[in-house]
Amino acid sequence: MTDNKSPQSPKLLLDNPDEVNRRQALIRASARLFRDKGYDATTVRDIAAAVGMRSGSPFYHFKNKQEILKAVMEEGLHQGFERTVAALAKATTVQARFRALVRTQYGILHDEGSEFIAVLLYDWRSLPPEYMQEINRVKDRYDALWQETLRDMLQAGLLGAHAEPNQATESDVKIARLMVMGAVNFTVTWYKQKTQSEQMDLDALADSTVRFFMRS
Amino acid sequence: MTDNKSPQSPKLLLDNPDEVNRRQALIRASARLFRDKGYDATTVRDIAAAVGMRSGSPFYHFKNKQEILKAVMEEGLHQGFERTVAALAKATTVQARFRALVRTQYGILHDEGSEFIAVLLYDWRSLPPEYMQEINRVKDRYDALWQETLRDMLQAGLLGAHAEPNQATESDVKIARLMVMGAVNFTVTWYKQKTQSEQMDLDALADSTVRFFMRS
DNA sequence: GATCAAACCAAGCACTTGCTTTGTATCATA
DNA sequence: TATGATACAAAGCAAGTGCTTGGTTTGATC
Repeated sequence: MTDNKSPQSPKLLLDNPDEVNRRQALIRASARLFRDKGYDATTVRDIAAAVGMRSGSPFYHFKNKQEILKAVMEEGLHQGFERTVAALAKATTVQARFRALVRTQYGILHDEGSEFIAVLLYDWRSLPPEYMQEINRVKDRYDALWQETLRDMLQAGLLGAHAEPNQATESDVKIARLMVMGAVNFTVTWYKQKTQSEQMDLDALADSTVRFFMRS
Repeated sequence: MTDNKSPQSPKLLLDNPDEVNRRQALIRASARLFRDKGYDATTVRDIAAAVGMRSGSPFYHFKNKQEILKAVMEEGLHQGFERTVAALAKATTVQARFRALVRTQYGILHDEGSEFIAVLLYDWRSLPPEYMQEINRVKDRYDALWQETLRDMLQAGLLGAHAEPNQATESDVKIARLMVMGAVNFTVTWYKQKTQSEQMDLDALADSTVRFFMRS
């Protein structure tokens, strides 16, 4: 007996009852565990137990543990990309698009059940190089979304300390993107949301961030 | 035979020959290994081999592996604190002090043989809460160094998009600190220095960063 | 020259890890 | 009713993990 848990009935209790796809359940549970404890500190037994499986069963859905990590990251990048595109579509002015980028990214990082990107930021060292290439290909498209808006911001003299318009080189845009995304992404290390008022707090954080970076 | 390495001569080859203190050698080697592979992915055997020991010997200097991690972080915070204080002492104007903060932090993060703070940023989840408290106490003093200068910057209207002087609340200062330090610290995830021209590149990076955040 | 502490080695223990293999219940389809 | 695919459980293996224990070397001290 390796798993010290009595054989259970085939009825499974899931957070989301209509989540018939067990593979997706494994990805979601893994994302939360990876975010809380880290990839290496999370065992396959932890993952299996989180969705009511035994320790060997996840390997039916994934060929190894690293593919779970890769799947978590891909899921996060795809979700993040679509959420960002959707948010940008609703924004008309450059300022609104910048605010949409920041607010959406905070949601992606800190929303309940959206721990995928945080895992990407924390545990990218655990991903083997072959997988890293695939991830980077998707990540580049993601970064391009920011790059466009930030270029417009810089050229309009709306971002940071750079006041005079039309002087931003492509290198300036890249630095600006790395700085802003760095500041935003780094919140995963210190921002903790209180139980209920989540939406409010992320809104306030986004406001503070925009107010710091953007000229009005 | 657990360690598959033939018994060697007592002569030890160290990077730094005058490093008689073997405990310090363990901390330095661990810092590099932790930074490259992560705390969990680094075995005690890796650490021991890096300084020419066998797998059990590090436990003469540290009671367990987590205390090595804690020692690495403490070493980094103390070194970082003193380097920052020294750099601030040489700067007269507020602008110079801001540049000193940024440039020194880049050195602390990316200099050869200075991987301690990067470990702190990467692997803080692996540190047990009791140890975390001690670390945070030192980290607070570290943050206070930034807080002071950034407050002066905000009040003078020199930082970010906030142009009008004398309107910065303490909450504004805190947000500003978290944003700037976030942007700077996040470089550990993407900045890779090329072999020789290290000093130049970090200088250039610091210049770009200061230019982005500070009004001239 | 005996004593003693510091610093390590040699060997291994107890346990955990990712992963494999075999069997089986369920269900759709022929 | 037979059959194949799906989605697991059960059990365990081989490799590795942090850590311990008892002994050994070395250099300083009396």
